[in-house]
Amino acid sequence: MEYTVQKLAKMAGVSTRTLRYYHEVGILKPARINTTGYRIYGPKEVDRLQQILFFRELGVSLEDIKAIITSPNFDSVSALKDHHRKLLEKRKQLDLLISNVEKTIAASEGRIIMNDKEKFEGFKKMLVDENEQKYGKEIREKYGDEAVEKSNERFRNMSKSDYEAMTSLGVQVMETLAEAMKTGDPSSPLAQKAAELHRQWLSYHWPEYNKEAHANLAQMYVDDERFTAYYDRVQPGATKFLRDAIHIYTGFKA
Amino acid sequence: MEYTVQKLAKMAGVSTRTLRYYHEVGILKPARINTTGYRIYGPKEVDRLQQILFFRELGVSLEDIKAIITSPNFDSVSALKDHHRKLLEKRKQLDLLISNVEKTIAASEGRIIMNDKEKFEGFKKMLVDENEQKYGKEIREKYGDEAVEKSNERFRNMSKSDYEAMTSLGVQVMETLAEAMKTGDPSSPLAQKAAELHRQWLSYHWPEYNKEAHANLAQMYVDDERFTAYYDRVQPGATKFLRDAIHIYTGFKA
DNA sequence: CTACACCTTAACGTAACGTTAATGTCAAGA
DNA sequence: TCTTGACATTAACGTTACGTTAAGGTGTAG
Repeated sequence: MEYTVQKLAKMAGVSTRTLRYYHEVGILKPARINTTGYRIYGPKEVDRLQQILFFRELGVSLEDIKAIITSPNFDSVSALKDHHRKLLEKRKQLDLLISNVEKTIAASEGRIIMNDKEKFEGFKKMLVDENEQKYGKEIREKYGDEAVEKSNERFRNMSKSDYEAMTSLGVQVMETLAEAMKTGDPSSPLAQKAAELHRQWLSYHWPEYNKEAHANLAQMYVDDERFTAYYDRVQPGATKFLRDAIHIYTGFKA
Repeated sequence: MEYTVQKLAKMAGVSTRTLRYYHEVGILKPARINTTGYRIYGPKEVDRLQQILFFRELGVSLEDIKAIITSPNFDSVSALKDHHRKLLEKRKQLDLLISNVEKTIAASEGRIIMNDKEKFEGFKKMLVDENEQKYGKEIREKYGDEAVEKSNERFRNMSKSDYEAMTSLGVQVMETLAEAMKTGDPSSPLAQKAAELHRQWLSYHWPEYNKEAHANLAQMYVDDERFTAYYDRVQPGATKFLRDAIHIYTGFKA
């Protein structure tokens, strides 16, 4: 089979510009050029294009792809491993970025006050103390001393990355909740996602997850104005919306 | 205080070109320009530059930064949340990419044969069966029926993302091992990292981690030619190197 | 007076195409 | 045969956030 640019482009799901560009940089030359100057591609070129697109999917640069497929004995596995290392590096960077953005959002919302990296450890400890001071008594009454102790112990023993994962979840709960409220329906997929995220977040504080307790906690958020003030920052009524979503999610009502 | 381009650049850790560019696109104009055409920056510009760099650190584009800091009542928190969503999307893409690269590497090394996504579930089950068939007896003898059952059960119950995380670790063990062998020293940081990665990988197969068992397993790798063949694919002697690294890592000798 | 470090603008280069613009070609219907 | 419309071509600018020369003016210390 022979193909013109557009035929091949359509088949491969790329633009004709891409094919011309690949010709221009010499990574994929047409089998021949007809009398009127049209590019004509054959089966070999189809295969080659597929190879190119495969590596492109993996995020390899055209230059590297060229090296891979032109050199006959190029070690594609070690090239991929190199690429793999780069990707892991990139993800590390991205994770760092995400956690910084999250901290900034949290700080802007007044949930935390933070700047100095060295204060991180002290900050964690401070949060425990503050949490204990503010809500310790009520939580103690409702869930018993042991639960409070375990929660605090878990918090103190959390690694930095655990802590960041938790912060991340906290931000995501708020964001998803904000989105979900636009639907107005606590049973909507988005609202259920918010409930699910809240469950995940909770798992950092509770030794064991329990649907009924989750439902009760959601009700407590509504009853206690400090919690209400916190979640309603998303939008007035957000706390009740979250409670309803969690009640649907858990199948329990407090 | 007043600063020329280079002074400010050095202070902020950017290039002079960057400052000129920021002037050019109007995101940061100097306080004034002296008689000879030099850019002179004042304290207000210093602050503004810090703001710019802050957002830049977060990966926000200059265009968006301009919008953020020029509009007086721009909602920077919701801008950040938007950006956060984009970053999460990006990370998802990146994760997908990484797992695809890993699968490709695994396939190239002949460890798995795979192409069709729909065969994924069946493939997982197949691996359990194969594992059981090949090594079940030996493992049973050394670690008892219960351990084997638990391992298989865990494996079957693994979510797709768990499975991918495990595959990822497997690839990383091999890669780190290859790097570590260049040092020739099983106590080197890189070799110890390989041992640590191996421990993490193991945690997907063992119900509980145990240093002594880890050390024993490493010895078994050396004794059993099938395992040796697997790890020696990195380089001849890699299995022994890994064992030594693990023995140092665990503080046990088998 | 001479170095030498500093400043300026101008303009090309980067990666991988997208997007016009201006123009030539092919197949089919009137 | 003529026209129409879909297709082809090359050329060249636009994208992002600067890096990198190039060619030349300025400030100051010795």
